Amino acid sequence: MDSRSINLSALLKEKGCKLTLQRQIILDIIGSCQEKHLSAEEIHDMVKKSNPDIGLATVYRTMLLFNEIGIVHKLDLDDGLGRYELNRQKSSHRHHHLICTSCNAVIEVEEDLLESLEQQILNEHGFIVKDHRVKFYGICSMCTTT
Amino acid sequence: MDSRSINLSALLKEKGCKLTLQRQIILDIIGSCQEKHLSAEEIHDMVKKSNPDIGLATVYRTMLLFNEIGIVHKLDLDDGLGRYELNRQKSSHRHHHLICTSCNAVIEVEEDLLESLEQQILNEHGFIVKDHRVKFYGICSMCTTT
DNA sequence: CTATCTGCAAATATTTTGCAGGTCC
DNA sequence: GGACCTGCAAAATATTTGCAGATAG
Repeated sequence: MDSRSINLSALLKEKGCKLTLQRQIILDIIGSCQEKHLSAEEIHDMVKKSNPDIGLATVYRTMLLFNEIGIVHKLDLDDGLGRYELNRQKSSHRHHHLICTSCNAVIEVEEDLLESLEQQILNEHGFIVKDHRVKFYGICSMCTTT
Repeated sequence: MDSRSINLSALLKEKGCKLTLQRQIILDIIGSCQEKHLSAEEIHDMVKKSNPDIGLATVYRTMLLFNEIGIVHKLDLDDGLGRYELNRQKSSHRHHHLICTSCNAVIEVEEDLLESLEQQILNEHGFIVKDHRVKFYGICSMCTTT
């Protein structure tokens, strides 16, 4: 799931947006830090290492755009920051987040079982589910075994 | 599910906290606005109507405390504000949120089906789930029929 | 009495915006 | 060439904190 496998150029063109160096660099950074749930500031820190004159505002604007065109997902991990993760292409590769309330680890698990719930919501409420976010809070295996 | 059915005094004493007029007033307001997912500022606005000299900072501090002792749940409804809802006592009365991406309505649905997923997470990851948050995004019935 | 709480104002923290200059196509 | 984009700084927003006085128990 290399970030380069995403056709950034085409997606941007569709939106009337331009392919800029900054956008490519930011996408590469996010692609190389998967499973990391970076905040805008963290992305900016990483980007600055190779390209010191990319501004934080550009990172924010880029993440807004990437979220819109579906390249990333914005997450809320309850620490007061917006966090982002690459949107894995295949719908079969969605996942939930397990948040350990003891050590604050965030663990990803393959998605499962939501289809029947979504069907039920459609039947009972006429609500057509397009997407979802699921967070589980609890104690991770590291914290229970020590 | 009256807010007065919550034994605020006892819960506070347990934590070494005092039962103040402000805390009672704020709890009453939240109790009378269930299903509303109020933000701190909205709570403050309502509280001010009857008690103009309660400060916003007190509302923030109170919500932090109420969240800690389990009287409320903090929610993230993707509008950049912290929002709060009364924590219904019975675990059988938990619910998920349906967020309509067309009209921004937030609909509550009775909880269902998560137990087997949580059991599976325990089996496969050794992660003991204590709580969860589930949001579904989609189109509500009002928006599909018009 | 005294630890806790409150209101106010100031401080922080995060994200957004205006603008002048630069870049993509 | 012109629309779009960027960096910077300033603004806007949301939340937290310090402190002096007030209050619950």
